[in-house]
Amino acid sequence: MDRSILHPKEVCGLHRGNGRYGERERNRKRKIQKHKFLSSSSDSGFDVSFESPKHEIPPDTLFPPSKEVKRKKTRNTRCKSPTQVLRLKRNRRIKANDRERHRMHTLNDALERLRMALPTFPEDTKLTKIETLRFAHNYIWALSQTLGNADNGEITVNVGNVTVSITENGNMITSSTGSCAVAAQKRLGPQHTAGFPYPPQERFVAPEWQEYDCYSDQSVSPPMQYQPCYDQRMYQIHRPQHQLTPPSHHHMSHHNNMYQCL
DNA sequence: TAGGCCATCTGGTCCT
DNA sequence: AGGACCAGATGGCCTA
Repeated sequence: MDRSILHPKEVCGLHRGNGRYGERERNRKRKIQKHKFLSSSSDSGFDVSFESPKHEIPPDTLFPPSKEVKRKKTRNTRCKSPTQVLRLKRNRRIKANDRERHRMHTLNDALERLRMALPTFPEDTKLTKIETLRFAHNYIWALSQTLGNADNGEITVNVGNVTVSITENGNMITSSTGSCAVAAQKRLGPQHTAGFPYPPQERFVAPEWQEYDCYSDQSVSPPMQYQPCYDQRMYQIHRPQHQLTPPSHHHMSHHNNMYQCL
């Protein structure tokens, strides 16, 4: 079976078939076939049409070498038939796809663990990838700020409705809505009340409040100022500019599903 | 129906 | 030669 024309979900056994799929998929396959004919690649084993002897064009005709005309052959490679070359390319592509899929799953697993470590509102929908990363960054920043100002061995961090207290006697997470602690405990298991996987970080000066568009200007991002993510659920770290330590109680302007972080 | 989010494929680049 | 990583493209699903 030619994998190249399989839908990704089919390849992975994840395809949830429905009525609409058939027609769109047929169109997609037609597109792919067309694309294969028009494009070439160095590594893909799927550009069969272009590579057939009928269409073969000497590479130097299209892309004449700019610097080195003749390259020394450093390796004695065995001659391969076109069929063997195609098979080799296809196998490499399949392997590369598998690796990439596995890599993305690994990344997603890591992201999921991060998501679980963050305090969230149980009634909320799952944080998206970008939200998770942004929120984690803000959360870590908040922790680092708070740790720098810890008095009496007690640390309190407010993240929206959620208040996290770290004391010598243990950690506690509470919520003004009352259900968050339960949810956090469910997620993290009975031995935890809150997860703090990150070591205290070096303290740095809090930047002034500024708006940050997490999509349009990512170049501004690190070295890690807090980054409000402008989504329907918005996480903000809100503080007076002269005050570097978080206030001891919430600044709650809680409207339109917006969180204020500290 | 448009837009957001996501999984996957793909080709390029760098490294071992 | 092959693996890791990355970014762009593509198409499916879901929701407002």
